Amino acid sequence: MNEADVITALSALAQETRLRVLRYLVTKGPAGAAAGEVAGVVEASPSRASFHLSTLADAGLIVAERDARSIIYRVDFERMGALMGYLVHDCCANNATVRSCC
Amino acid sequence: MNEADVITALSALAQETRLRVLRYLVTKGPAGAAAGEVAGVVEASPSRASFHLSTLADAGLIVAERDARSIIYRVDFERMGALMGYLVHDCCANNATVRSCC
DNA sequence: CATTCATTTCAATAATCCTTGAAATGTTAT
DNA sequence: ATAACATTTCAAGGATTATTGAAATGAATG
Repeated sequence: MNEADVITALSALAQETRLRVLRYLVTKGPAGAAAGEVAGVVEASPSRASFHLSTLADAGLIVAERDARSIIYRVDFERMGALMGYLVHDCCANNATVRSCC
Repeated sequence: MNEADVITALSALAQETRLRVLRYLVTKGPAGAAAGEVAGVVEASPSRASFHLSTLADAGLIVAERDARSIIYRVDFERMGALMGYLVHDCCANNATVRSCC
């Protein structure tokens, strides 16, 4: 994960609707949730939800898979971990205070 | 640290110049660095550096203190840790894969 | 106290991002 | 085939963010 990837991932997370989408998908674990379900939970129109889901997917934080008529999104926890790893190790140089928080 | 604070902090980090500023200030530890020094390192004009330093300071990730003619900025590692804590614990619900990365 | 130095503030422009609603795509069922 | 469903794509507009250079602030020095 290089600097550009990190900035893309942080930009993806730095938005209210998307942060809520991610939090909801985290609760759904590996099973994930369909776009329409996510849209309902975060109270966004289909196109708005799709826009934000695509942004998160482009950042690699979530992954899409078609299942019949629905498209299921689930969190890529490895990627999320890689982002945390960059922030703690590279960006914060393993600072003890930062590390103690996670 | 509430959701709004987290989004402000993530927005602050999600920008190339600011991420570099933060990384540089991390290397300087508690001593910090003057605005002009930071500007030189990240190759930004004084006003541009000031803009980005203010954005990081508004987000609480760095702290400013005047020292004679200079203004010294240093990382608030507690705050940085609080952000990581939110992402790992609240946002990712302590997911093991995510935790293992930091 | 006038000057220089370090930095910020301001206004204008450019660039990027978000929302909206309509149209298009792909899928299942009748 | 046709209709209904789930979702995406697209174009337009509005909102936010970044950059620039000039002017203003605050502090030290001759």
